[in-house]
Amino acid sequence: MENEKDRYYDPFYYNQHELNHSSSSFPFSRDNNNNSTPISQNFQPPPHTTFTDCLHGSMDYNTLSRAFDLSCSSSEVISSIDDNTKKDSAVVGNQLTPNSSVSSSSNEAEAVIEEDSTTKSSQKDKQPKGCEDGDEKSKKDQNKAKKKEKKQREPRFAFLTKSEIDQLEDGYRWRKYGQKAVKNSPYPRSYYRCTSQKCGVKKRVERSFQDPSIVITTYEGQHNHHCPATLRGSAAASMLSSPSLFGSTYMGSSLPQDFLNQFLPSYSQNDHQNPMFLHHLSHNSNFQQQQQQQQEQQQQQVQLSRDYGLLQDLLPSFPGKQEP
DNA sequence: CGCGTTTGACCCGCGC
DNA sequence: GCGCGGGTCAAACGCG
Repeated sequence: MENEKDRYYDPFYYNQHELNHSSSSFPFSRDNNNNSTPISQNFQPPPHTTFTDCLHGSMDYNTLSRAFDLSCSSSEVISSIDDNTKKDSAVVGNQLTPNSSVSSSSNEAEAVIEEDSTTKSSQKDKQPKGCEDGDEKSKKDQNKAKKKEKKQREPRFAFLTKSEIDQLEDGYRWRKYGQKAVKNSPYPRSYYRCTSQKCGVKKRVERSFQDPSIVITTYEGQHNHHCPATLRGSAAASMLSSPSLFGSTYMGSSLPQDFLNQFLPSYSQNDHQNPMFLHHLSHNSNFQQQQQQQQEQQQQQVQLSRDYGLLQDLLPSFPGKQEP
């Protein structure tokens, strides 16, 4: 019972072909001509992501990279949509039939959703107040001012990650500033803010009540600084080793240069000479073989596609949600 | 002591 | 206007 609208809103409208390459982790190297080529082996998934099925949805990756200037999610992409996609174009790479079902219990996967930049949620997002002096009066004045000028929300991207760990290492440092109970969910939602000064990037972390093994991480804003992980071995290692967004997602496409530059701030053209990078390239000599086995298992286990309703269930506040 | 987390209070937008 | 739910604040607390 598929119609165009359903397709627009279906973030799990995958490219089956790309899925089949999905178990690769960070899949690119770069040649002298600055072309990205898959280097799908040799990366080890982070310890908390036991499965490496990366599914490809679609989105404007430039948009994604701009708004989401971090590389570093440590899990796997199922799919992605963005607001424009929803409105104007069907999810690309959509050769997959949406009728197939996914055995979500058998895989570890992650979806990327770009949320609407002007969701119906409150517009009162403030710059971190921590930087301000706690002057009560000025606070109220500011609130009033903000009331007048409706602040536009930054684009948001939600990552669905199958993980037992809530706080997935993404290379940046976050400070938790709130936690709220989520309606109709036994799992709370946590609010984090990038600890870097003047960086207003926020993220929310919650667990799907439908599938508690899925962690929903929503990023909002754009980092205005480099990923601290580039300066810290372990985190960067985790990032770079992550199958993350760089599994099958981009395997079949020509990944824009600036995408990696922006999305993986720690990854420069010379990164293949970076000691950390090299470390990961050479870290796991058996990984290719393991990966092949994994791939075979995955291809048996994973059947693609969920409908948008599932995503809505997982993300009750997802802005595209349309109440009947 | 600095930094991060916890948690209750508060603010705000929205629907009724 | 009121209630609800999402989001944020900030004091208290914990930890290294």
